[in-house]
Amino acid sequence: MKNKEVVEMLREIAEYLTIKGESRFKISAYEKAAHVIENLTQPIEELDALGKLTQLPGVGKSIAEKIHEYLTTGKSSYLEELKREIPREVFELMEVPGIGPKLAMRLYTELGIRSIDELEEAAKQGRIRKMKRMGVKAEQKILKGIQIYRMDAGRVPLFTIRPLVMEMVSYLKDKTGIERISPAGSFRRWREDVGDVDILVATDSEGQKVIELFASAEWTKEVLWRGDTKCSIVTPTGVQVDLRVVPEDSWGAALQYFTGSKAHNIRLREIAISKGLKLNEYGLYREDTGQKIAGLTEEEIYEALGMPWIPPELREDMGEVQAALQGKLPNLITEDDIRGDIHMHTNYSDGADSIKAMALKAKELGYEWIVITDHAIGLGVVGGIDYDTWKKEYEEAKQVEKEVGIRIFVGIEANIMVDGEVMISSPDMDFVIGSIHSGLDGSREKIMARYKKAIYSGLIDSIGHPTGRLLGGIRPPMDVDIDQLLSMAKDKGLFMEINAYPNRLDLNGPNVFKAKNMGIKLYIGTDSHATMQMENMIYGVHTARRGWAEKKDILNTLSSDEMEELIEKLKARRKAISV
DNA sequence: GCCGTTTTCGGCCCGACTGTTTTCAGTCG
Repeated sequence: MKNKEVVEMLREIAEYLTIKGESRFKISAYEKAAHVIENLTQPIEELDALGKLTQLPGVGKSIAEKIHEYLTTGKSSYLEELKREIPREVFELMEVPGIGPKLAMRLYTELGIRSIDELEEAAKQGRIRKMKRMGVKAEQKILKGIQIYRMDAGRVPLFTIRPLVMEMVSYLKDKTGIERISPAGSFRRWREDVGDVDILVATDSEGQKVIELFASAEWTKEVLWRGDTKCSIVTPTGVQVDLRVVPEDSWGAALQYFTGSKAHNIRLREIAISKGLKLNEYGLYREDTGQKIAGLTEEEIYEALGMPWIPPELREDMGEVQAALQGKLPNLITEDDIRGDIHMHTNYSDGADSIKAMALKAKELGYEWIVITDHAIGLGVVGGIDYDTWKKEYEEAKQVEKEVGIRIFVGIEANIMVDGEVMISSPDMDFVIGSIHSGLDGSREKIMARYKKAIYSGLIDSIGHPTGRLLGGIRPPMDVDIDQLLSMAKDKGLFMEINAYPNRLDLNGPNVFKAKNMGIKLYIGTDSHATMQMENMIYGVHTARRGWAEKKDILNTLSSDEMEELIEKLKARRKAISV
C-alpha cells in the first residue's frame, strides 16, 4: 500500500508550489487530494489499476496522472522539476515565524542567504533593510522570529503539556470568576502531539485583567507578544501558549473556529455558503442581510448548519461532517462507560505496587474488575514471571478479590520473541496479551512474520502496544503493516489494544478507526506500573474517541459477569489449541 | 488544479495584523 508515499509526494508538490507563488487554489487542490488519500482505507494502487483515481473527490485528470506516474515509475517528473527549480534551503528559512514563501525566496536570491544562521548575520549587519519593501522594523521582526524559532520546542506529546494547561485554565477561572475559559486547537481535539496551545477566554470587560494574570504567572518564562486581545508566552519547557480574549456573544463561534481542524472548518464554511450563510470566528450570519443567527455556543452553530454538535476529537475531516448531516455520528465512548482496566503490572514483575494496591485503586476509580497482566519470562531486564510464579500470583489475587470486593482476573503479558515464539501462555490464564519487546528495529517482513506466527499459534488473545512506538521522538513505531496485522487479528478473533500509557497511545486514533471499521473489538489498557498510572485511562478513552469508537467496540465497558463469560471463552479457545 | 441539478468558466473559507505603502501584499491562524 503506497498511500502514504503518494500523500507525501502531493504535499511536497504543494510546498514547492507555495514557494513558487502559484495560485493558492492550485496549492490547496494538491493539499486536498493528499488529505483525501490519507484517509483512504483502500490501497491507492488498486484504484489506479482500475482507472478509478479520478473518482476520488479532489482528484482530477492532472493529479491522477501524477499519481499514476509515481506508482509506475517510483517518482514524479513534475516534482523532480520543481526540486531543480527551487532550492531546498528556502524551506529552512520559512521555519522562522514571519517568513513566508515569498520572503524566503527573495532572501535566497537577492541576498544569497542559505541558512538561518546566515539570515541572522544579514539582519544584524543591516543588509535586510536595504531590500525593497523592507525596513528597520521588518529586520527586527526577523531577528525576533529567529529568537522564537530557536526557543520553539516543536510539537510535543500531549501529556507533557496537558497538566500545565489544565492548571492555567483553572487558575484563570479562580482568579477572575469567568466561566468561559477553555483550551482550543489540537489540544482540545486530543491530538497525540500539539504545537502551540490556544486558550480562549470570553469576556467583554475583563480582558486586560486576564491577560495580566496570564502573562505574569509562574508558568511564563517569556512574553513573546502582548496586545489587547491576545497574549503569547513561552513555558519553561519551550511550548508556546496563546491566550485569546473574545467577546462574550462570540464564545461559541470562536471556540469552534479555534478548535479546528482547519479542514473541518473549511467543510463547515462550505455548508454555510450552500445555505446562504457565512461562518467566521464571530458567528454565523445571513449572507443577504448580515443578520447574526448563531455564535454564543458551538451547539447552536452546528444546529443552524443542520447537524448535531460534533465532538472535538472527530473534527479532522474524516467524514464526520457528512455523518453529522445524515444523523449518523457515532455515539462515542466516554469515561463513564469504563468498568475495568486491562493490562497492568504489579510487583510480581516490574510494577511498583502490590495486587491489593492496584485493586484498591481500581475500586476508587469505580471499576468492577481489573485484568492483571504481569510480564512473562523471556524479557530479561524486567524479570518476567514463569508459570509457577503466575500460579502463586493467581492465588494471591483470589484472596485480594475477597478482601477488596472487586473482580480480579489474572492474565499475562507474553513476549512474542524474535522467532515469533510466545513466552508464555496457558489455558489457565485469564487473558494473554502478546507483545513485542525486542528486535523492534527488524524489517517489515521480520516483524510481520513474528506477528503471524504468534497470532496463528492460538496462544494469545490480543496484541499489546502493536507498533511499540514511544512518543516525543524517543522510539519510532516498528515497521508494522498495520492493515495486514488487523486482517490477521480479525481472522483469528483477536482483540487489539489501545495502550493508554500517555507516551504510547498505541493503537492511535487513525488505526483505531481502521480496526473499528473492520469490525475488530478493542480494549483500553493503561499498562500501569503503579497505582497512579491507572488514571491514564483518560488518554486511552480519548484516543478511542479519535478513532470513532463506541461503547460496544471496547471491552472495558463490559460488566464483570460479561467479562467473565468472555474470559471463559478465551480460555476454552486456548485449551482447544494446546491439546 | 478541481468542480458543476442555475455553471465547462469562474469561482474556490475567512479575517486580522503588519509594514511599507498611497492601495496592498505577505503572513498567520
